[in-house]
Amino acid sequence: MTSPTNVESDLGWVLGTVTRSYLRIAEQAVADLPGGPRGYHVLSAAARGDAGTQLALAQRLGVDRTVMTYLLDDLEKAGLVERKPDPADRRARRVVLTEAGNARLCDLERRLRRVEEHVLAPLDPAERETLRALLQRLAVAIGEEDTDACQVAEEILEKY
Amino acid sequence: MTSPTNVESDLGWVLGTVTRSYLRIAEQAVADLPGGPRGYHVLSAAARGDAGTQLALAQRLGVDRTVMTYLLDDLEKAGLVERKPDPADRRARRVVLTEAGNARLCDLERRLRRVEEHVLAPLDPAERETLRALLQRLAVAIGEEDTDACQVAEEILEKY
DNA sequence: TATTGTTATACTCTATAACTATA
DNA sequence: TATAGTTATAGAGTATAACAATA
Repeated sequence: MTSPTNVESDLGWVLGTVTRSYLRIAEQAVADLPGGPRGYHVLSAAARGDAGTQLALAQRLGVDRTVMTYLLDDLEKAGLVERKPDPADRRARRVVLTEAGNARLCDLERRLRRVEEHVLAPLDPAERETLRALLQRLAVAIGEEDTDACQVAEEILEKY
Repeated sequence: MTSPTNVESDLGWVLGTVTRSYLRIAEQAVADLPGGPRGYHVLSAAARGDAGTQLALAQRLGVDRTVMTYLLDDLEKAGLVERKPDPADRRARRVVLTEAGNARLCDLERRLRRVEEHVLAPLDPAERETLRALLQRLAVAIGEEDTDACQVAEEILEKY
């Protein structure tokens, strides 16, 4: 027996477990929203004004532009966003929140905050802050990275 | 402007970002393995001997038993696992690692450890340990939870 | 000629249903 | 009758390709 690594010390496992736990409940918080979690991210980006064009938004969320078309169709039908012509480029559309969309977003944020609290409940307040801070630093550092996953992988991994 | 929450303080966002970053590279580490990340988990469970029957394994990984059939077909073709008849129940099959499967698993674990190191690189050693410990406690606590996501969600979320 | 957005089509992944063999 | 596993089929989600409008 080659004594493989204990799963519980596997970063992939703990990250996956915690993330899945969060997502499983969070998905219910956004279940009745068109597009689910993705719809939430669209509302969020639109509210911050940095949504820009549909294409920019699609790239931000890491989905194909055709998927963005369907997603926005649904959000628009629900009266949460509108497609406004881009004054600078008549090919492009800018995505903006409606008043209803803004109200919905605020409500979703409240609900997601409760999900966070539930997931972090096993930790005491100081630990929660520590965890948040560390994850935040990692996430920000990752965001600044030149994210060519293929190249990174090649550097890191030797061939079998 | 209703000043929506800053994304960077959103647990969903930081968890998602860090997890995706890990997965994007980790997926390449297991890219040539049948089933990818899932295949790795099968090898891992089989090595620890608690794989049990195909059905038990499928439930562990949260996939349908039919998916497990296809997955094991591929892993078996690659010579990494074998389906042995369960002596106690002739309907069931037990999943065991071949020698090649064990060697492959050890190699994968080495590579995944390097991915972890890369993801955690922005933190100093003490911080890494702290983060690991906190995530681990959360993951274990979650594992012990009665995981009826629907019920939890109802308790946590008010209606819109 | 290249790009934004839309539509139609094809593909991939997963689940459902029907079947065999055991219990 | 119920369960483990397999197979065939249908469904959801996604991407690819072709198109219209504009740059």
